[in-house]
Amino acid sequence: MAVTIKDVARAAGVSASTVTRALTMPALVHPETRDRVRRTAASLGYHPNRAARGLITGRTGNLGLLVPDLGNPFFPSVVKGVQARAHEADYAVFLADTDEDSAAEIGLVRKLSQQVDGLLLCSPRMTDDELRTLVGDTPLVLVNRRLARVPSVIPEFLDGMRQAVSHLTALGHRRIGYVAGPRSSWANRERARSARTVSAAAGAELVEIGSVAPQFEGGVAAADQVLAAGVTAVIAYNDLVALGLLNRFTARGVSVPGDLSVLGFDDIPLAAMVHPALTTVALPKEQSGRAAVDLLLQLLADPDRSPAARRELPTQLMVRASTGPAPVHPAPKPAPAESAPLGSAGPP
Amino acid sequence: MAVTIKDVARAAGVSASTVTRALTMPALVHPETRDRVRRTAASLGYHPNRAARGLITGRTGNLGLLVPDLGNPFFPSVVKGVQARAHEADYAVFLADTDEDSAAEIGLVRKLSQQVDGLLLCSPRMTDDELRTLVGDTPLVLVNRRLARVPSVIPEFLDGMRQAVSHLTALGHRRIGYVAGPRSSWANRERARSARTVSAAAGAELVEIGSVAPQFEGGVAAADQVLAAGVTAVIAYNDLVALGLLNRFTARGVSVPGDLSVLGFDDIPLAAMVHPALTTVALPKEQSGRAAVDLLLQLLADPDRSPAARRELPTQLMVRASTGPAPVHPAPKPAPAESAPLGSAGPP
DNA sequence: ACGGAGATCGCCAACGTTTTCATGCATTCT
DNA sequence: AGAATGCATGAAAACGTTGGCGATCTCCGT
Repeated sequence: MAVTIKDVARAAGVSASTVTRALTMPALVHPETRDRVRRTAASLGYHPNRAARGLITGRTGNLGLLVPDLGNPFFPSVVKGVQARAHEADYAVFLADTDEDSAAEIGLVRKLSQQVDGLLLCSPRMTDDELRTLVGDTPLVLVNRRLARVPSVIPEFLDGMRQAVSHLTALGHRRIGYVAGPRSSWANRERARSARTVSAAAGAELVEIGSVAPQFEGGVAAADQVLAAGVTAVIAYNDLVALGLLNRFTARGVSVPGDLSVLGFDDIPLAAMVHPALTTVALPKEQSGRAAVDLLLQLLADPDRSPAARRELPTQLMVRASTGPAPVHPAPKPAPAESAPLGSAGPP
Repeated sequence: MAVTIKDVARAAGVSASTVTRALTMPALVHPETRDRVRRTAASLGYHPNRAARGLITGRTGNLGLLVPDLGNPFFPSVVKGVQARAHEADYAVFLADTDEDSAAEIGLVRKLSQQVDGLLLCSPRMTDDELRTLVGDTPLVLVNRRLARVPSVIPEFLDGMRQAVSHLTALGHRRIGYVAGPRSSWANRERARSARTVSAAAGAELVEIGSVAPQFEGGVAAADQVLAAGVTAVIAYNDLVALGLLNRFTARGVSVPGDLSVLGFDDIPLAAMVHPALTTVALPKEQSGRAAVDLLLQLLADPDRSPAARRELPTQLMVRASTGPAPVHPAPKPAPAESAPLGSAGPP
């Protein structure tokens, strides 16, 4: 059916070995025959069968990428970065969405690991121990997660949080809320820790609120607790949660940023699309994807070097419309909750 | 390194062929040995090498999925559907983002087609002719695009548009705008055509406005034309465009839905998260992904049957807060454009 | 008791490629 | 001039799996 290396060999009047060499080790064949072989290969539309090649070389030319939830706009951005860099390097990428399920995650890793040269685990939900059982099995790079002796790409959370808190304290806020994400999330623990460290240093009081799903609904659910906490500003685990807060605040008639400032994390595209536009700490999403692929490729090229290369990428506070000066009456008295026009929440 | 079929064969005291049969054609081996083989295979952690299998069977067990832009929240939803169904059927999926570039699209199809059993093209940007050159090369299913004699999965655009227009005319709107998407997009042509057909039937006047990028910025750019067109309601090519409209209307002090009703297409998750929540025609996103995989799999199982199976999936109008009764003064006189707090537009 | 059918299983070729290893030949050194 | 080197190429083995073919054995009908 498809054109094989033998077809090319016959057409060019050489052996199969020469065809291979002409295409993958050009220095080893006579320039004249090399060109001839390449021309006939091109004219016949020959592409080496990757399965056959993989069988002998042990390399598939594929990368695997696992993300917890493509529905969270953060991840498609990372995926785009991974895609772009991988295709540049002539790798194809398997994508798997684990639906926030750490058990499924492990299963998928196992299934994918035999078909790829290396894996990228983006914000994996599994525990450190589970993660450790996977390491050594397959070359592997973590994105948005740190684990000793495992290569990873992470944003500078601490600095991002510092920018956020500095921005708020400069605006006069002294009592700041942090709406926590999933307890099992490494990123959440990291952000919470940074928030404590940074706000202590800045002389601001930090109120930690709940632990919610990293989604719009989580923010909606936490909003009333935020209001009850008597803070003048709130930092959300991520942008989706911040949008949930914003939505509920609007419904309850709380003015943002008049009564309360709201700050997110991630800078997903729609952060700039809502009203008021969301002030947020931009994480290097596509860049993380690219950097992770780079790390993985150099790990594949040279397996025993740099047992745990780690890259930290800079973050950037995007000041938009959801943050403003602290109100003069520090503890706003919101109207009692009404069953407000929330809009039917979420897709069917 | 890895455990091969020979290891299992030796450990179980049988030949390699028997191992294969025990695992893939259970009926052909004695129940006792079958169980023994399966147990030893499991205990050794044996998984057949898919490359080797693919070499001989000609099947890879992989599917390819091409999308134009993962940044548009519509596509991650489709991807999720594809993922889920493919994994159920024990297929892995290659994902490629073509960045709205039809040339890259063709190249990627060519590159992927040799590594997959079949391809899913989601809203392909290429022309009909380009598309035709690809068909026959590889089993292929179109999502969100119709082409004669090519299997496809599409939403019932006409009915969706009918629901949208009926909703608006019931609210008293008689002059309705349609903000068009990319001219090269089949989905756009289809929606525009449906809009004309349906509004004519409903006795409403349709004003077609521009042709914009299918993104937030496109909506922002079209908003002022919409206001100038003197319509009381506007249907956008998709939700992102609708959100762009909404944002610019808010900035110009136009009340939605007081002065103007806005209606989108797709029902991306954030349509319900903004304020006012967006009324929109929900397309079966995940379901399209699943249906496309189903179609592709049955095409692979039985190549010569049903040369052009086609599935049309129902749509559903989601009435939220961005549509309301037509204003009594049909042509609102908006305040002149001010340099309003739009929020920095889009990601860096 | 014999032939044949059916069940069960092993042998071996094949898939398309890469990679040693060996070969032929021209060139250069002593 | 003979040997040693280098280059360019071909032959063949190997990668892990599957599937056709045939061998063996059991069982049944006649």
